[in-house]
Amino acid sequence: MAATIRDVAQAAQVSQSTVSRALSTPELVNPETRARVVSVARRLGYEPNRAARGLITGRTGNLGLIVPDIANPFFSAVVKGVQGAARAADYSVFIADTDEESESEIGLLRALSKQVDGIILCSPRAPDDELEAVGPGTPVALMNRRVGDRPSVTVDNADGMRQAVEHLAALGHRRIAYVAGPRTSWSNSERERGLHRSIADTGTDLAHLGYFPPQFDGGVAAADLVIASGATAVIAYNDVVALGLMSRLSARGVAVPEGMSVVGCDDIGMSSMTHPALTTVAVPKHEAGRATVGLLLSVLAEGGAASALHRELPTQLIVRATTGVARASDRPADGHS
Amino acid sequence: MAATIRDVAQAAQVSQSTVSRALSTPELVNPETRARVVSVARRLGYEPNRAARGLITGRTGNLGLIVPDIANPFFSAVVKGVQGAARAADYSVFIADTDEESESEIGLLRALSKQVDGIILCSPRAPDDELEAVGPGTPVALMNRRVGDRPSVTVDNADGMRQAVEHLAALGHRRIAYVAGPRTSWSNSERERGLHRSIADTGTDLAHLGYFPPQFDGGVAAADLVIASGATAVIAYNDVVALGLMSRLSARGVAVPEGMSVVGCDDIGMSSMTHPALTTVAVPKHEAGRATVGLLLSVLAEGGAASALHRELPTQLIVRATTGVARASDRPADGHS
DNA sequence: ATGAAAGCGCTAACAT
DNA sequence: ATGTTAGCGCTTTCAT
Repeated sequence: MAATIRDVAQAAQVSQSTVSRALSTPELVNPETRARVVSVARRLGYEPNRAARGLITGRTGNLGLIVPDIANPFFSAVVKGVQGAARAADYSVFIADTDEESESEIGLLRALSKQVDGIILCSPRAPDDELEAVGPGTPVALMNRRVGDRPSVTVDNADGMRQAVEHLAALGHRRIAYVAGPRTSWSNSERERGLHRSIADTGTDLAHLGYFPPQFDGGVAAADLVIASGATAVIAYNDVVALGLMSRLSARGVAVPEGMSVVGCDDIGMSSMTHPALTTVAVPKHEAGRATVGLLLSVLAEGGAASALHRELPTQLIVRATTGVARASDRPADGHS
Repeated sequence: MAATIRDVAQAAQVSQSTVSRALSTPELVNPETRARVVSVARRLGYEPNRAARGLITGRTGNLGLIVPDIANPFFSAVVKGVQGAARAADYSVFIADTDEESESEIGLLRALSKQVDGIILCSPRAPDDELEAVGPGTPVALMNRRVGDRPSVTVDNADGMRQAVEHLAALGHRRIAYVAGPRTSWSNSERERGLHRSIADTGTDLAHLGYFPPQFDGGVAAADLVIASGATAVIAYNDVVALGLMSRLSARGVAVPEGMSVVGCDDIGMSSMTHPALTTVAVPKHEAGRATVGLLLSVLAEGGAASALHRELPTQLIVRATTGVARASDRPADGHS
């Protein structure tokens, strides 16, 4: 068995209370005693049992994180951000993957709630009312979704779409297609909202192609509709869909960006590694993870009375090689490699 | 506050022990009493406090998982497997990311050890002796590395290389380059071992190009050496490096597979989405994660006296579009699209 | 500045 | 079949 506080107390010839104090509230204990206790503790390899501590303090030092799919590069980047920020604040994180099943979300939430101080629910798919119904037991912070006035961190999806549309309009595109993601996705609704507004503002035309699974195959399936739509540029719900799109476009003999400009969303790592590299609306994934941890911790600290319960992070269009001026025939020959 | 076992006991007019039994060992309690207790428990939304339970049973119901980089698609796939298997066995999982710093590994291990029943250390970078020195406090299972007789799950990297080399040899390649990963990577050593043997067996020639960071940029940096090596085919430490390789190859005007065949390792999701799709030695990532959980749980169950302490999973070459017959000039014209 | 004692929520003997 | 008691490892009054 590992050393307990009693072992340390005996070896250091003091009471358990003194050991506890020496380690948690050093200023309350005589420097000499403290030094002795600390040295004994380290000699014995003593590490306080956080579960036992949590039992009495009511704080576990753990955070829960629920994501739809850890293997999705978008979420794994978020997880990384959450993990880092949590560790910096001396919290451990429990992770749970719902496998994209919205029904698991609430169940996992309840299961986790007892062993953590707070929970981050990332891009939840469950309907608003279920999310709101979750009891007040454990503080919950939402990321990538806004429901009622639950604390949440989101990104400015609408503005990202604005940047994308203005970029395309500036390149001379007059008709832009959008390959939508899941209907139940909050991000998707936000993107559509921004899209409609920017389309109106720029006087361009939108071809909304319907809802596709947010996977590579979704993009493959959408590509033919994109071509048929008469659009010269397309914005995809996310980068993976954009990749699928480009795959099928290439199979159909449509060159990118000469025959079609393509814009993705999220800026997952792979986007810059493809050929041609993908123009995309970058979402600050690490930052969002970190910010959500920060928000959650502030809620914990203030006992729920936090000042800023919502935070919205900016998105940023990254122009790479998949967007070019409209209509290949109008373009001057490209002089450099 | 959430309901405790006492609240349930009072409301159901029984003792705490009965509540505890009704929930954990139902067969020891009168069916009627049990029914009453269960119904009260659910009415009150009672969920047992696992930390308190763990304090007395010595089992926390938690597993720890330490990985070098969650955002790396290889590891996030492993995490997914671990997560799924753990949940199926009613375990929760703590996750910790070392950010590729080998020094953090031991520290995290110790920090986690108190709150979990067992720990999975994935692709640890720390030297053998440090890994062996870790105390007997908490069972540790290694994945993707073998150290002494610590329980471990590995994949047959050497055989994967054999498959790759034989494939390339069959395509007529006589000189094959290898872009190595980190020197401290166990997988890399295993791959080199398999490589040397297969190279000898097939009578081909190896150009070992040195050690590169296992990132996209590592591949980019290696590409020029590959070209200069006179090899007609190259095997990369992993898929991401292979992608970097292809990027630079293309910039240098070398077509894949016509001018150079490329083989990656791991089969991360992106490999099948690129153009051309990458030939790669697939590693069963989910399966490996699941197997490690299984191994760890069996160690826990048998109190350390598990029978099979090592498990090696097969690798599988997946031939896609980046490998072709040697020398473009020798090839017959390709008749179909 | 330190110790003694109580108790967090739960389970496991030990009664009955 | 159920209740009583003790105690897991720790922190926190309350004394001293």
